[in-house]
Formats: sequence, structure tokens, C-alpha cells
Amino acid sequence: MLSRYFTDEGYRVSTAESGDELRDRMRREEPDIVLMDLMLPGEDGLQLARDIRAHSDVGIIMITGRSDVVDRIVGLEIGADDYIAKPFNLRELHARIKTVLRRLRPNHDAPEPKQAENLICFEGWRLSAERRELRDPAGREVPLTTGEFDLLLALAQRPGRVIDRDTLMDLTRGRGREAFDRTIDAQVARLRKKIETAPHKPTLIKSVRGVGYVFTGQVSRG
Amino acid sequence: MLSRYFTDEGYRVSTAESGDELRDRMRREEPDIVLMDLMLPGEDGLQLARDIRAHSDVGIIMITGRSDVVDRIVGLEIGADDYIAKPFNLRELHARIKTVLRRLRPNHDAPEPKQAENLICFEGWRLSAERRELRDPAGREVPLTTGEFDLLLALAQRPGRVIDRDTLMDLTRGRGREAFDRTIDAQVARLRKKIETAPHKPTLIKSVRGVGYVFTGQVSRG
DNA sequence: CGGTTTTCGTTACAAATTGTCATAAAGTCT
DNA sequence: AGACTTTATGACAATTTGTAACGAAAACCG
Repeated sequence: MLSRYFTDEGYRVSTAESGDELRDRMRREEPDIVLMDLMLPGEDGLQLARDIRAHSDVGIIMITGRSDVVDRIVGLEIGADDYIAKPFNLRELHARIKTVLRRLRPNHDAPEPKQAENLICFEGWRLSAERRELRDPAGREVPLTTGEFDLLLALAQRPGRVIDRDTLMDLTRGRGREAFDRTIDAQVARLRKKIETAPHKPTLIKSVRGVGYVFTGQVSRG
Repeated sequence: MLSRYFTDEGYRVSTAESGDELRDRMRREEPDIVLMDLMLPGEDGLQLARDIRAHSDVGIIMITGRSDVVDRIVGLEIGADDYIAKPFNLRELHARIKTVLRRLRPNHDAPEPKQAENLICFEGWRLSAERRELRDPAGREVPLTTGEFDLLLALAQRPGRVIDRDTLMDLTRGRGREAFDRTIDAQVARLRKKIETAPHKPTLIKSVRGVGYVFTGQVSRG
């Protein structure tokens, strides 16, 4: 079931039935991430995970039946990157996988290397990551709340790239979002009201239906 | 039957009756993609596939009789790029082949490397991939919805090339489309209404009966 | 601490977008 | 021309997004 879902989502998926098979796959296919159930038939999942972590930097996400905090701690302690308890929903698992991948491949997703003064300029506006402030083209400071600032920064650091809501949530708050969460939408609306001249026809932050938002301002750093 | 069909579609097709013959062909002809039935007479299809994958990056699509999820998993697990269960229809197989080819040869089909400003100009219009906006010859912005923009971009990035509906669907939404899906047609109609002066006699996006659509505007990038 | 003020998540409803369907129109073939 | 396919397009329903409003939580402030 998992295999099917993630294949459809565009991932390349392999499965292994045993620790040996897993090790074999790792050598051959060099996966980016390993998803494993703690409860393995006839094998110690924890030991296996510890083992893999000892030999590789691959991302590891543990799945477990018991939702004990103990398990969580133990799981993370041995070096798993994240942990999810059954029953879980696929979207949440997917979100966590994306998060781990993002953390693992900094170049793929990271904000531009922070050089100079960490100043992001677009269409006359200046956003300073250091000072956590935004100035409009006339040089006046536009007061942003913490959440608005984080959101704008997350978007403006990745101009031209569509970012889905889960990722935005993760980027601005750390943890994933619930199923029918409109938090990001609301925050985008508030932010637009402050920085767009015509919030109904936004030019800086555009929506991409079914996905998320993009920052479409012309960015130059300085 | 397959050979006939794909030859007619303009592909170069070779067939092999055995694993040895396949290996031989691979050396001589360096195919882009291998289509193989899991059920081979007197040979282990899985092992053969694994073997090929070990030596080459060729695209592999597995065909199998049983539609078990198990098979699917096993097929993808050994590194096949896609999988299709009998009975399948040719159009679907063709769509999957195109998808795999597209994935494998990024340069053949990918949007131009994003340089400069990623601006596509045609007949006075300017389409900016970065800003996700379109401006008419007079410089006025023409508001496009997400779907319209994605469609126009997909077409305009490949001027003069006929693109079939499956590919368009794949290009604009990621996953394939159902059999009698008029989605693309509807979207094309909506797009034409916004950018063609005479939507009934389109000059920018033309239909190609039995296939799909072409972008026929004179394109220059800048 | 208690009282204020902000901020933000949630909800509800409006607006926009898009898939689907039905029907008309156009194209193809004999 | 007639029969049959394929495409165009308006209408409509389902989905997704925008945004105001409300109240809980957090931050602030003596």
C-alpha cells in the first residue's frame, strides 16, 4: 500500500522483507530515505536501525504500533530522523518524508547560502533576515508579525518556486499541518494585505491551485 | 502486435526472444527503453531485469499477467521505471512509455534551462515563467488562472511541436489522465478565449486532430 | 500576577477555478 | 452527401482559495 502510494507520488520505491534484504538494497540503490517498521518478524528493528545508522547517513523514519513516548525516544535516540505511530495517515507520513529529505539535501531546498547581509530585495522592497524587518520602496518600515515575517522569508528565499502548504508550515513552524488546515491561507491573506498594492490581484505572492504559493517578485540579494 | 504499433508511431523497435538476445541487442542498439514481459518462457524475468538494471540506465517497463500488487512492488523494486498489467490498452502503454522517456532524457523535453529571465515572447506577447504572468502586446497584464498558465507555459516552451493530451496532462498536473477525459480540451478553450483574437480561428494554439495541440506562435526568448 | 493588547488558528461563507457532461460544430472518409 | 469521429464550448457541480470574524493563546506591561 505504501509502495503504491509513493510510487504514484513520483518516488522510486523498493521494499525489503528482511534486514539482509534491506542491507542489500542499500548497497545497490543508495536510497535517500528508509522507512521501517519497528516490529519486524523475527528480528530486532531497533538493532537493525542502529546498524544502518552506523554505516550510512540515509534518512530513517520509524513506524511503530505502540504510540508510547518511550518508543519515540528510543527511536530517535538511535538516530532515526523521525518517527510516526500507527495508525497514521499517508499525507502526514508524506509530509514527514519531505521534511526529512529537505533536511538531508540542504542544497536542494535550502535558502540561498547566507552571505553578505542577508538582505533580500524585490521590486524596491528590502527584507532583512538579520534585523527581521521589511522596508517598502520608500524606505519606510512595514511592521510584520513574527508569523508574517517567517512566511515572507520562507517564500522570498525561494523565488519562482512553488511551495506547498505542508512545506510552508514546516518552514515557518517546524511541524506539519492537520488535514483541513487553512492556517497558511489565512496567513498569506494577512501578509498580502500588507505588501500587495492590490491584494485581490497579487503580484508578489501568487497562489498555485492544488499546490501552494510562489513568490513571484524579482529578487536580488545584497 | 506491439512492435507494429510502435513502429507505426514512429519508434525504432527491436524484439528479442530470449535474455541472451536482449543483452545482445542492448549492446548493439543502445535502446532508450526496454519493454519486457515478466512471464518469460524458461527464464526468470525478474532476474533478467535486475541484471539489465545492474548494467545500464535504460528505461524498463514491465508487463505482467497478474495484476497483483505484489508483482507491482516486485517489478518496481528491481528498478523498473514503470509497470503495466495485462490486459492493458496500447494508448495507456504508450503514455507510460512517453512519461518514462521524458523522465530519462531531461534535455529532450525539459523546459529550456532557466537562464536570464525565463521570458517567452511571441507575437508581441510576453510570458514570464518566474512571475507567472502574461502581458499582451500593449503591455497589459492578462490574468491567467493556475491551470491556464501552466498549460500555456507547457505549450509555449515547445513551439511548433505537437503535444498530445496525455503529455499535456502530465506536464501540467503530474499524473496521467483517464480515458475519455476532455479536461485539456476545456482548458485549451478557456485559454484561447483569453489570448486569441478569434477563438474560433486560433492562430497561437492550434488543434491537431487525433493527437493534441501545437503552439504555433513565433517564439523568441529574452 | 491581573489586565491589555496582539497575534494567530479556526470557522464560515463568498468567490474563483476546474472537471464533467451535454450538445453543437467541424473534420474525415467512403 | 451521409455516417462517423473528434473537437469546441456553454452550463453546472465539485473543489479549492480568499477573507472577515471570533475567540483562545501568547506577549506585553506595569
